[in-house]
Amino acid sequence: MPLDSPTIAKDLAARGLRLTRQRLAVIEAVTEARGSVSPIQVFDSARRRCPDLGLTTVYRTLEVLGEIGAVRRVHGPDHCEAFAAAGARHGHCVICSCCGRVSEFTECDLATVVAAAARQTGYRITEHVLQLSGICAECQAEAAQARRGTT
Amino acid sequence: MPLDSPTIAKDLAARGLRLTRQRLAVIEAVTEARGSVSPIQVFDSARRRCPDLGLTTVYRTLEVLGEIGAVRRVHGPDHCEAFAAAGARHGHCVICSCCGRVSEFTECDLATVVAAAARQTGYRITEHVLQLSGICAECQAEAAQARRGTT
DNA sequence: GAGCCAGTTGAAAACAGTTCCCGTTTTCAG
DNA sequence: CTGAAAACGGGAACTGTTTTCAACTGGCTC
Repeated sequence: MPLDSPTIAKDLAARGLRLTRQRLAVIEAVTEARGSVSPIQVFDSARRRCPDLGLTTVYRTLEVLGEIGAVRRVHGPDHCEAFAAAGARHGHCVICSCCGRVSEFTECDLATVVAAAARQTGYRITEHVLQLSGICAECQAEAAQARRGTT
Repeated sequence: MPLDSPTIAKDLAARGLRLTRQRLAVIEAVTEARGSVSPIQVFDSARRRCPDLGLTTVYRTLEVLGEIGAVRRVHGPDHCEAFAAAGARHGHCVICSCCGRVSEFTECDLATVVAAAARQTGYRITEHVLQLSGICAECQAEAAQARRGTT
């Protein structure tokens, strides 16, 4: 997990950027959310830690963090501009459509799929967005419990 | 390709909806674009055919068409709200980052990937968004030609 | 054909999220 | 300490989207 301050500070410094109080607050807000969050949610959460934080800064910071790979953009069928803490460098993630939690998985065997697509379409494929959504283990358990309760 | 009027008219009728002049204009605009288009682009294009078309209607129509599967939402790393004509019922598509063209591919062997993700994360995966982007054959050819020209 | 009704429409207003602008503040190297 | 670069916050501006509403279809029955 590259979401520890020293690593990020280093990544920022490599671009001549700084790890400020505000940026730290944004990072922590995204990290402890352990789910995907919108810029506004980040704003609200980070503000508890850093009350004079501006929304503009949140946007700027999320962009910067996205560039250095500390934070990842999360897509979904409907919502599109959410962020989550990034773990492995090139992993994908599953988002729980019930509680919003985000989990990563690394076994990215997309190579086969990508190759097949390339063969079929003639494209040279350079990027892919794979976003899975479903129900996380806990929400499944809760749902099961609820069912038992009502039955 | 379900983008012929009779099929769509039928799909609409099944929901008690009509295939109006405006909706037809939107459908044609999306179809002949042969690439992904934003609501505004659809608006501009469809308006040539139906000058009194309103932007509101474009949004409404794109949504309806999306629901009946005649049109597909196209995602990308940055742009998120684009539409393209849908071919196969559950196919995926590749979008050319150069010219915007969209091609479909059907060999969707994601099952393996999805299963692996489910195993690794414990989620019950219900949906997936897979969006590839790259350079289409023609743009590759053009690029190659341009390179030859300048060398 | 008249009348009805659900579906459809466009314009304008409202809205939400995002970006821009600008003067101020902070940080850091020298 | 000083100057330059980076970063900041607030508010205005902007963009894309949705809502609202009154008017308008087109098919239907009578």
